[in-house]
Amino acid sequence: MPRAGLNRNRVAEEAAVMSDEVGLSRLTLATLAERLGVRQPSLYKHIDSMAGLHRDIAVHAKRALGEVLARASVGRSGPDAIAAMSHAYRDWAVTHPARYAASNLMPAPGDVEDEAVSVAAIQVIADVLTAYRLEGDDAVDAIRAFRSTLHGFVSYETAGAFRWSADVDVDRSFDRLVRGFIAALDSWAETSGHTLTTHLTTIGEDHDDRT
Amino acid sequence: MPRAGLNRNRVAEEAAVMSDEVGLSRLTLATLAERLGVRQPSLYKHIDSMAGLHRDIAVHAKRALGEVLARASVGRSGPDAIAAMSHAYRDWAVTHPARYAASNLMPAPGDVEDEAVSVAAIQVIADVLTAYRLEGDDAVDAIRAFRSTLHGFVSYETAGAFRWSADVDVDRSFDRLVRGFIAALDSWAETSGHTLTTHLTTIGEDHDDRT
DNA sequence: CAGAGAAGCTATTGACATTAGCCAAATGGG
DNA sequence: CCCATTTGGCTAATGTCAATAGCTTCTCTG
Repeated sequence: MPRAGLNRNRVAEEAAVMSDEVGLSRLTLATLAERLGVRQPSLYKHIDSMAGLHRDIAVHAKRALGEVLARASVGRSGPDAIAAMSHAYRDWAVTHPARYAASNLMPAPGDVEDEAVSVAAIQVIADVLTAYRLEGDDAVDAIRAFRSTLHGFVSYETAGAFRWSADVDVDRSFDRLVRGFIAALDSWAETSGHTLTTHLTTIGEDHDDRT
Repeated sequence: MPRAGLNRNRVAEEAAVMSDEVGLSRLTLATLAERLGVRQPSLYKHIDSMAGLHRDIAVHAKRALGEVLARASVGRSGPDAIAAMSHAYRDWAVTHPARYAASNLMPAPGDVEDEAVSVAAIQVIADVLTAYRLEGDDAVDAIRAFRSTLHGFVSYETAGAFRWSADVDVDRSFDRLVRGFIAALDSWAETSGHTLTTHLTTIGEDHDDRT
């Protein structure tokens, strides 16, 4: 009968911690409740559903990642900012693998809060890339390329996919990847014939797997 | 009691098809059995477990993807081969999203068959990149970079993450990404101070999430 | 044509998420 | 301070899965 003093944030926070320990897919309400000193159905006073809990983790994660990226790039610009942001991104993802995975979940269609933090995080990246004077479609291409590059590397790394040839330093590989991306950006900013000035707009439907 | 004529391959194949339709995480033994005209527990005559079924899907997928990549790069070399391979990779992944997700699952530690097909697929990439005379650690860096680049883009695309600014052509973005990677490779092959000649070797432990 | 092994089936179990319905603890207005 | 309301927690029960046990029926081989 004494109260545990839970609330939606506390639950999401502990869920995030637990997820980072055991993996997002092994986050279970039974053990989460146990960790919070409460019976399993009691969690429903603070969450809607498992999916809702995942969403809460995702929203927190997106916010945190966005802040990390912003902090890393403040005061820098151009290649310097890109490099700093890249390393901050990777560091955060590696130390919070499940939160990172959650941060890549697409917002549900009418979820304005989730949409907002998603856009905000991407906007940090967009702002940094603007240093290359890319506009319109070119900027979108660059943002997609940058996000893809980082996400691919980090998700392989957190999945342990680089244990092939484990003796080769992963830090060095990442460093070269980032340098390579910057080089690519340079070499392509010249040749680019851009047009429109489209930008981050609306959001689509649901997602699925998250591989 | 007429027999359904199932076997391990047939089950894995139908599982792969169903996964591509509904998503790997929504692959369920109940509906899989139904699709195969059999009761759910009967599947266990052909599979070990859900995890085993995922492994079977993964092995098939890795083999298929490896063949697709090999076919795309045969007769080509250098940037041409990389571009062809990249587009084949993306096309296959987009048409088989769940198989693609499965293809990124790490092999379990003693699973020699899975390890073999995994290495084989990566080896196709390694062979193509060899055209740049990258050796040892440099080659490993390049392979990691290439796989990361493709995987990041494709997994975002299949997750629907590019619906931000949906009006910008995704094909074009991919094309530029690939060109950018090639440019990066060029610009870095020059500056590279390499050393060892390490290569694809052994495999590590288990995996987890597959974001 | 017997009989062994493979391939199905029904019945059960156990782990989860989720819902219903009850009761106690905070809380806040008189 | 006191009671009414809201809030948070609990037990019990349900439904969906994966997984196991144990029985029956094909099927194929000697």
